[in-house]
Amino acid sequence: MSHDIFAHLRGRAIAALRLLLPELPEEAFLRVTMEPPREASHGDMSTNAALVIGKAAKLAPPKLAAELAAALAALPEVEEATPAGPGFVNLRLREDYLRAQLPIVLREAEAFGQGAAKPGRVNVEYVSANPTGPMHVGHCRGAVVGDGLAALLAKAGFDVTREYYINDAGAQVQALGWAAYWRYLEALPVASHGLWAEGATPEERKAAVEAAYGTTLQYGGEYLVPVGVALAATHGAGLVPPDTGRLALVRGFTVTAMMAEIREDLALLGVKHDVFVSEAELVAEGKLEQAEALLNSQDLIYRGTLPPPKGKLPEDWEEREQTLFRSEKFGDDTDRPLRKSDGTGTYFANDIANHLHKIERGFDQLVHVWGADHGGYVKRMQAAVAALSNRKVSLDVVLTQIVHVVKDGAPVRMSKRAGSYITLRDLIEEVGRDAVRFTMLTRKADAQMEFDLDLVVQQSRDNPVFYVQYAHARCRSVLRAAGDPSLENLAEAPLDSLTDPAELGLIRRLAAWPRLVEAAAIAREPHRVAFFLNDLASDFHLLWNKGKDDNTLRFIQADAPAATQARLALVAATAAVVRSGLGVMGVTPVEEMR
RNA sequence: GCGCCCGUAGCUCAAUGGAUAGAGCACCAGACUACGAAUCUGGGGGUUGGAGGUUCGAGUCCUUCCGGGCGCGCCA
Repeated sequence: MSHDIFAHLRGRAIAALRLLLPELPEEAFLRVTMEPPREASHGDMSTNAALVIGKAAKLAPPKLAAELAAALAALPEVEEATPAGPGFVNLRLREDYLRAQLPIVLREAEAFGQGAAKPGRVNVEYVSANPTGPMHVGHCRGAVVGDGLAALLAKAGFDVTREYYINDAGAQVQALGWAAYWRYLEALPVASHGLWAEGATPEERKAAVEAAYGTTLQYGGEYLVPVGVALAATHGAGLVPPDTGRLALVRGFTVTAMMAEIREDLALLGVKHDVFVSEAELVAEGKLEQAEALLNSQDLIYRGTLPPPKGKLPEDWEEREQTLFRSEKFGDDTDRPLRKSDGTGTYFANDIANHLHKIERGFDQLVHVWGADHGGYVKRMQAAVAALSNRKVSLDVVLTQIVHVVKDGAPVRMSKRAGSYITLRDLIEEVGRDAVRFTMLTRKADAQMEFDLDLVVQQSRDNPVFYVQYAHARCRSVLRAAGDPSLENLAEAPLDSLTDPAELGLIRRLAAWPRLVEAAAIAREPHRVAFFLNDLASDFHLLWNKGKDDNTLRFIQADAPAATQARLALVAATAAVVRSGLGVMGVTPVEEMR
């Protein structure tokens, strides 16, 4: 694991407090933090220790802060420790200690920031788009956030499994099957089914299928045409007329084809999953009944009726008896139906089966990335996971808000009906995978975001993708000019010459990376990585520009080889941390800008 | 009607319960015979939607009101 200077000095502070207050119980130290102060003039880091344990220790915080400061000032890492404000202790680190972080970064390179292995296993489920068509922009954000979050958790030291739940059961897939069957019929010679006359219009053909089989065709997507053609090529007219078995075959074939497309889309986006779990397979295996039995054994299931929604009643409301799960006992607002009034399972029930499947495979923490329209679904699922795992397994849900795509200052409509549906492929083609991924991570997931197609390809300060890539390219440019020294050699370089505030500031930023990984992972906020990289790039560009004003700050000094080595070490470490961060985001660092 | 999410500078957005709420854009004023100025420096801009509360300390937690988004049995 990487050295985290904040965690390290927090440990030092707690050790000092134990000496000062030997009778204090361990729990008293839990709330002690060591973090960078907002105000840079307060020093490199600051601890609230005297404030949070003053009460337990029966000591006035300012007095305790003074004692702690005296103890910390004696540490080899610390230049100065001063009590401040209501009871903070501010630390200024010794420059030697800061500079000593560079060899650590250089030896670990892209692995720098890796957290210590954490106990337990985490399952991150994301995308889980219905296999009813190609991925669109809405799915894309969830995919990128989920993939970034999974990478972030792994970086922080968690054992992560990335999972995709294929919603291949239920009414939508039924409808998909019919639509594919329609396209199949169209791919056959008319004589093989005789549903319409030769030369019938698309509308007439669609109406003929609906009339002949008493169905409503919801999916009319052009993307199903090749599926129909493939079915016709394989089976000829052998699937006419439709029956239960033939439709199941068509459905299976279509879902497989759609999943192949989705996998291609995911590959284009660079989004990876370790496991694909099929809802239909879970149902077929009887996982639903198993989950139901488990809940029933705890008396969490009953037959009953739900109260009607408050306010205006739906037109067709009538009271029906259903199989209900007592989710209210686990903090939900009401109990929830497991089975519809006709006895078939609800989506919720299938999803309970899905979660039982996860729990059985030994995961301790479940994380989901869902669209914001599933917000109302979170509590009941958490209730179900608590019930199934005897409250041992946690479920966190990260909700991603809508993405508004903007081009030339005007919103781009994404409605399927309007026909101007933006697929993920369109988007990647337009701006590139890296820009898509980076941009999708520059906002908190639960904030709506605007995706400006013009901005993300713009080469300027306003575009964080470019700005960060440019910093890396500049690093590489310097290192190339210096003959690409090895990281091993640079890690041995004497660093005493790094004394400029901009140089030390950059080192401080690099050293903060492990702490950022840890904090962002716990908060499930991968966007923090993007903000960190933007700040890091800013620190580097600043230093670069200082070298323009002051020649002695340029990285390569022809007459000072030792200073040059030190600066190259700094530049190489910067490049390594940028790569480490971009690695979490799944963005490729570039060697040069074009 | 009920539930969930959100409300921070003119705009887009940050801020594990920490000290004087920060960046970028826009606006104004500056810096290159380049290790790529596609960058950088400085400046003005705020009652964190309103009001209470908890806390040594609140943009952050609780209550309530206002405003926006999403959802609300037999869709997934």
